[in-house]
Amino acid sequence: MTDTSTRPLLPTLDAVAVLAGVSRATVSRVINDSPRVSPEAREAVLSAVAELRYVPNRMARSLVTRRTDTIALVLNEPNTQVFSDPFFASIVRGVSATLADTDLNLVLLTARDEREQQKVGRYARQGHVDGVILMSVHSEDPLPDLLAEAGVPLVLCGRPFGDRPVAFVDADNRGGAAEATAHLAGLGRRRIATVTGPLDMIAGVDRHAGHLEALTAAGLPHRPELVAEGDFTVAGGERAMEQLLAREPDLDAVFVASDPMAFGVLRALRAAGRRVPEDVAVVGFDDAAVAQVCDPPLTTIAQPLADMTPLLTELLLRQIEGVAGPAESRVCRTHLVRRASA
Amino acid sequence: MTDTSTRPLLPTLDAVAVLAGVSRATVSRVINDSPRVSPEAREAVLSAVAELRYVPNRMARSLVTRRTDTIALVLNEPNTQVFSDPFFASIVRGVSATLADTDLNLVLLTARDEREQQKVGRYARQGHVDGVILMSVHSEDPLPDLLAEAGVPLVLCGRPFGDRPVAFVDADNRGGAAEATAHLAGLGRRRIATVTGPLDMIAGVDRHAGHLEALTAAGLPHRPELVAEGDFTVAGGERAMEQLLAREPDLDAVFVASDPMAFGVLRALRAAGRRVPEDVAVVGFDDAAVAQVCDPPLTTIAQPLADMTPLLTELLLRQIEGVAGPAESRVCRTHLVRRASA
DNA sequence: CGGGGGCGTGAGAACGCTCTCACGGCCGTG
DNA sequence: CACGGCCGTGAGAGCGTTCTCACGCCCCCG
Repeated sequence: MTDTSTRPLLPTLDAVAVLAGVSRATVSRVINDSPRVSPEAREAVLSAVAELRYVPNRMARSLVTRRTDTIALVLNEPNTQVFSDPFFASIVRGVSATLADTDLNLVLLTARDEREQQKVGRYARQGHVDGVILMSVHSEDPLPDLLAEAGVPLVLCGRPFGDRPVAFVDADNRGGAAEATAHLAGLGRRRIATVTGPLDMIAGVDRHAGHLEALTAAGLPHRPELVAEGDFTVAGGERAMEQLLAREPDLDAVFVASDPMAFGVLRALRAAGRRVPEDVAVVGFDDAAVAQVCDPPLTTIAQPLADMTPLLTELLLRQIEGVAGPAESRVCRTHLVRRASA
Repeated sequence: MTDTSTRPLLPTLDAVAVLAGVSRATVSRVINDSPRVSPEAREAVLSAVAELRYVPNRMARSLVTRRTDTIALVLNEPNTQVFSDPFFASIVRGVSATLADTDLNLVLLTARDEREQQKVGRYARQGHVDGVILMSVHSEDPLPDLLAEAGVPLVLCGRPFGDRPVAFVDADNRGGAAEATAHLAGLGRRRIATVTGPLDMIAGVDRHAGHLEALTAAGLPHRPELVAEGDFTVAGGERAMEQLLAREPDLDAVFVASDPMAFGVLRALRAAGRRVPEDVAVVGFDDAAVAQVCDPPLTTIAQPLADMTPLLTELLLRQIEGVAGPAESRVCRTHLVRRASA
């Protein structure tokens, strides 16, 4: 049935022990840097390890230690387009860099639909990983509960819906969005539209809330016809902007809840013959690489990724060590980056 | 030392067996869908599994089966920018989709430098995965040898340098590039420049070779001042185009070895006051999403991703099953997509 | 009615590692 | 010189599975 004939038989701890003339226990101690080993024994073991090109079998080790020294970064997002979203890429890079200095491994998992979520849940529950960082949480996402219930240490990247007792790290989406819209109002704009993110994602909801908050603060009305929902993609942003222009040709500013969408918004504005920023001022969100290469360069809200990714891993590691309470969370401050579009 | 106090003790096969009133072996048979189980026993086991919320311990299973039912997709690329490259995203999506129908898990690993490559190598050799798909192979990449030597089934996404006996799947980069340049020559262009990919990556080398081949076929000279090396990024493409314009202001066409670079090329051309395609015709490579949203829409070479990703997984699975020889490879045909830029 | 051949089942040995425990040997102290 | 303590070591018991055997059972055939 199982065909393992093609795989060479790897040397075991036992083989090393025999070659080094010591017991398995001593070899194990050397492998795990235990101090209680004589220099001679250590030397003998190390040369035996080198000679046999021994590599410890992680499965066997995990079976007894109940640790895998692996953590998972789960991207939970049906729209695969989002996979190339620069924000996601930055998080991956940051977490990966933070972990590079440790002896922890990082694996990325994607879950696009219910079935894949179940698969990821199983993967985690079966003990493949010591903990999970979960990104892009939609409102009806079953994964947090699945993992929390299985006792798998978990940190969300992004505030969860409701008041779940779950650790998370998030940017101050609401505050950042409010700053963006306040900036537009400060420029004297009065008909400020918005392209929101998906409203089943908390980042979409919070940024929209911040926008409305700033409108109120500036004494401007909440006009539903100046709100269009996007999906964090270029195409979605373009579509949303076309809708807005059709509904209210006189709008003089737009707060766009992500930079890729803002790129689409700029395209739609150009196609409609509007000048940016003269006719319509635009502010984005994320400060992604695309913000610098679009035309005109995009004024946007920068997320403090440099703070967020280390926090993410730190909180998770503390949970894994059993040091932290389960619901320790952080919100990181954003800031406005002024370029030409507003 | 080891603090596992926070993790609840999970139910074992034994516990299920006791509750169901059968032996461990029978429970195991039910879990693994063995046909040799009576309906009553199966029923008893399944309800016990449900009651205890039993999940098999994958480590224990792997220890004996020597399989993990997990394959790794390794992105081996120092430039993390490339992580958001649409081509990479498409491969991930495709492989992930192909595997969704199986009970195999997919993990993504990134290796940015020598140290991380070693880490990935260790991860694979320690038995965490049954096989590896390796992307973005640079000329001096140690990972293929590391894995091959350890006997880990391996398929490269992209032809390897030299004549290594390693399985791979690749697009016909050379043929595609030749078609692109031939198309430009066919439009009557005579001073055809190129922005290449990194020349330590085989895709960069092959596309450049195809370009030169088509120049020869069209009776055009190989002029070194019409060649600039890019790095597959927007910024790199923009820089390269600026160099080309400085060296040869009269050029009338450019073959760009990737769409993101072509986006940068279009920016540089616009900044220099050149009209596309009237003054300078541009052809890209990849048919990424960006090709449709840039201005003007990009004529480009489409890679047959729909063919490549299933092949990639198929070849790997065959190796894992022990069916395939180690060096079974495929090259997939590309095709020209005509839009406005050429 | 007796013997052979499935079929469902259970006992028990792996798999490769860690970790507890007990045991000699050496030191320092009384 | 006798005794307690520490240090390096090894024997052996798990960790939670799978898998090989061997064993009854029932059915079918002669």
